[in-house]
Amino acid sequence: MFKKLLDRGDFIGIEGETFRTQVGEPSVKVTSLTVLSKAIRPLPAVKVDEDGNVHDAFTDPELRYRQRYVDLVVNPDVKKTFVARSTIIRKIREVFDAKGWMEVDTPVLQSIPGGAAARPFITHHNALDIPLYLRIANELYLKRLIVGGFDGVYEFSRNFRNEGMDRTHNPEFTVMELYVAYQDYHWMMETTENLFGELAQAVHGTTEIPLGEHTINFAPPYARVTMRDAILEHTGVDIDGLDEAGLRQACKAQGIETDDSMGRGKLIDELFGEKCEHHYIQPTFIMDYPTDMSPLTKVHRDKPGYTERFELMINGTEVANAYSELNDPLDQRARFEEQVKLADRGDDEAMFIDHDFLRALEYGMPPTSGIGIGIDRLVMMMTNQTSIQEVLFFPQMRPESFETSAGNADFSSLGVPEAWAEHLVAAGFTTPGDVLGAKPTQVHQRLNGFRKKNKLDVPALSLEEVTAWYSDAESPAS
RNA sequence: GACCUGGUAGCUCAGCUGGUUAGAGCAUCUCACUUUUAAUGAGAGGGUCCUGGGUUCGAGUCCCAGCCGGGUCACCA
Repeated sequence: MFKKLLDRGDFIGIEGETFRTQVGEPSVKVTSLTVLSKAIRPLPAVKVDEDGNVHDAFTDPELRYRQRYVDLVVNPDVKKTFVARSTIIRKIREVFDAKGWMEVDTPVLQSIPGGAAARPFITHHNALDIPLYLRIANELYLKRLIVGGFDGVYEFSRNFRNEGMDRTHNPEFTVMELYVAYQDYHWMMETTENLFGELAQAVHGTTEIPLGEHTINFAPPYARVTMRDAILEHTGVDIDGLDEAGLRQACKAQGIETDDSMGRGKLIDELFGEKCEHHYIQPTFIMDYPTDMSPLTKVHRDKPGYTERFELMINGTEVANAYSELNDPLDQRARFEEQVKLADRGDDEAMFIDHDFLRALEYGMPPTSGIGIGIDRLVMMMTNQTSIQEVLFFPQMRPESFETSAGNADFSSLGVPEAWAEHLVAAGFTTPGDVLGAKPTQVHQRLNGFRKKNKLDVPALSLEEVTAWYSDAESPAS
């Protein structure tokens, strides 16, 4: 009897005594039942049998991402992924707060999009009448706070980059940046591997985590490989002692396309990106990047031409990027000027000069190590996902187009009785066109079914009545 | 941006070399049954075959263009 009035997706409230049925199923002897809310759209009917096989799964990626609410209701594993994401973020805060580092907020709207090399989203501030950029990174602001005397600051930063989208890139994404004074990148490597070990434990209770066909071992310590050794191992090219022309030659020999705007650093980066990166499945620190690829990084203490920088590679993807921060204002100014030269040469990713940031450094910044961790990618690694869309609730999609819905009055043009007009939208007919687009029998059945379920106090419709709407529609339309 | 691939019922999918009225399972509705662990039986309803052109006696199927996904690449240190 209730079954006739209730649908999948309805919310109900019940009162009654709990008991067990003869077969032992916990049950409630219901004495009163209230419909709390009514579903007027059917949920996909996903079923799981006793062997764990899923039948009629809701799997179309487009529908899943556009209607994540349905995905979450119907696919329990999806929910688990997002719970894991939350666990990871909470655990990072826990670990950092325990060390006395402070969570901070810095501007999302910036007049100079600094701290990384990427194409920004541009917007405009009316009152100041200036262009503003959505941040591509928050690095330079956190360093200003180190100048200001905080010894450890971190921020979960939503960054925006106006570039391509693919399995590992979404236009907005989250990076956790941490800066700690009086430390260097060796210390940061230890801090990172220890953190990741703890995160794996927090999510899975173990440090061995499946990822596609591999098992990733997050237990510290991680391998440390210099960029020179990585390239030497996978291409046989020794970048030490090769000048720009030599590197260009080496790239060509490896089948890598180059152009004249590429400087030495860019060429080395191409060699690594094309030939080496994908080999690093287990967590590996790639260390010591060439100076001209790393304009914000301190020069290496005993390797000229290199910087104290590392990236953490997992499953062939960059997950974190860290430095001994460049705190020499004169060197920093010179590096920015190099970037300007690259820009003049045609490199559209070269950094802008941030004069205020230079001024801050001139007041004195202690030696500091900083790291940026790609939270979305980290969550992918820890939840066995290969697409960033699976770890973002609402990944960016091209917008859907909806037909604009009509007011109730519009239905009267069809000759729909006034008492019925208000119910048509609720029954799923948003425009007169929706009604006319359906067959009279279909409309008749759906509306009367809707009336019965919701116990509407309006007269039932006859098929003749509904059919008449169609002929009425023809005369005013012509 | 380039190439590959897909879009058929609420969901998951068939649909051959172009051929009558486009099918199945689940979901929905009706009736029967009173049997819990996806799936009791019988019956019914439900389709802009993504959109628009074209070829053809005839298009879900072939061609062109477009829209929206997915994949690969480019781009993204």
